[in-house]
Amino acid sequence: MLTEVVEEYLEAIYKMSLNGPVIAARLAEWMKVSPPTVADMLKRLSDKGLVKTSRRDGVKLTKKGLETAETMVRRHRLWERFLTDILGLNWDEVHEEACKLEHAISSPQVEEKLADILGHPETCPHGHPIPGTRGARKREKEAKPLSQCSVGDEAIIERVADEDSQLLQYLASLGLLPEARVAVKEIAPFKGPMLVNVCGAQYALGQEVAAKIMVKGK
Amino acid sequence: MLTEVVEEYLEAIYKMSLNGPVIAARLAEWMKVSPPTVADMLKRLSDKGLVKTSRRDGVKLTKKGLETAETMVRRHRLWERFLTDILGLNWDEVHEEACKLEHAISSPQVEEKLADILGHPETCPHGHPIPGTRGARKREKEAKPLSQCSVGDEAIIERVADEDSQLLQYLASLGLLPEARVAVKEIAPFKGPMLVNVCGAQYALGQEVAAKIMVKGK
DNA sequence: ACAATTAGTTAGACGACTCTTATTTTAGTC
DNA sequence: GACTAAAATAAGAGTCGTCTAACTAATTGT
Repeated sequence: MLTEVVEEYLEAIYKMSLNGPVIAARLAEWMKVSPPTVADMLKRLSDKGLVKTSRRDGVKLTKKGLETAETMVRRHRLWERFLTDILGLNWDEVHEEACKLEHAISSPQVEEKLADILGHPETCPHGHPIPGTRGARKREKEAKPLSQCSVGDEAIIERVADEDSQLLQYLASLGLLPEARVAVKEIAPFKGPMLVNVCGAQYALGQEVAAKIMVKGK
Repeated sequence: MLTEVVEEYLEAIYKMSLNGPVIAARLAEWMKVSPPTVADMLKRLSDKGLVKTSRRDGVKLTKKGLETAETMVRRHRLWERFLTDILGLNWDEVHEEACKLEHAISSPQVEEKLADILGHPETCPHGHPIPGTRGARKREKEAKPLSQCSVGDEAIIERVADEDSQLLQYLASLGLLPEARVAVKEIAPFKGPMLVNVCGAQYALGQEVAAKIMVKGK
């Protein structure tokens, strides 16, 4: 049996590896722990056959590690849907809650029942694909950050970073939700803000924010 | 912030104290840990102001401890209802699951939303009152075990022990569910089985089993 | 090529929770 | 009052997950 903390690390490695190789120092930042703590944990994860670490490739999930990680991500996102769609929480309140709930499912049967009542959704409320639905991996990798678009580009919001409650409130207030169509009107020089059009209104978005909005090319 | 283990101990103490004074040795059995482990934990619980222990009265929850315990029990039973009523699990499958879920609720708000969608039930699927609904404490204390009934007694099943999955399956197969009316027809001597009538059928129940069925006098 | 940043490692520690084994109290019984 | 059974305590240890401080190795920019 795996501990919750182990599951959290696997999930982190999984998510980080969608953006290139995972190194211990980054993992320490992500998990908000010190480097030696990560080193200890990687040792334990290795011993359990959940990851392989090498100087060259960094941290890689083994098949077993990947399976666990995907299960956790799936459960996390299913719970997020439950919290918004059924309990009626706001999309900025559900991430934290789901972080705990994801570890409290004991069997694939319960997970499936949950998916059943939710109607087998393909994404979480923030637009992230739910592993286990077709094309989840592919969608996860295809989108690009809005910050990388050029003036004149039009795009559809695919998903947004789900961890920062304040950011989510802000995005919702501007209508920057998954499926919304955005058009880049102007980009101020020197990494300045980006003027975008959404739902007929125009807003200036900082690079920071734009980097957290993933879009699919129009 | 309290750990899950601390919450589990408080819950155990709460439930045990409904049947008289709680002593460390019993608590160790209930929690399936060794006596020194319990002693350590009681020390920690005392330090946190959650319990008071004395030679004379055993372990008592403080106001703060009681509040926490009731919250946990309430969440546990709400999740059980969710698991049966909404996810469609069987009543023998939900206790374990709810044991984990109860610790994964971060705020009274989420708890309330859950109660809302469940229609503010008064009991869990096994008939145990949900703290926070009126008269919960009273109902919890009023019922008596079926094993203490006499020949000729008629009674309504109030609740059944919820921890043993096999027992629950067995009870369900006989129709021994909360709200069912039972009549004691015969009690074999020397602590022998009890012949009871339920839904027109007659069954012999061992003392062990009868002790786990709580009834309200007709 | 070398200084400077970044990454990783070693060593020692601590809190939470658990164990076993052994001993001491306490309570109950004859 | 003495003896036994049950309960509690003491002592010592181990795992998991975390820390800080100090040190070494690897990269990288100029």
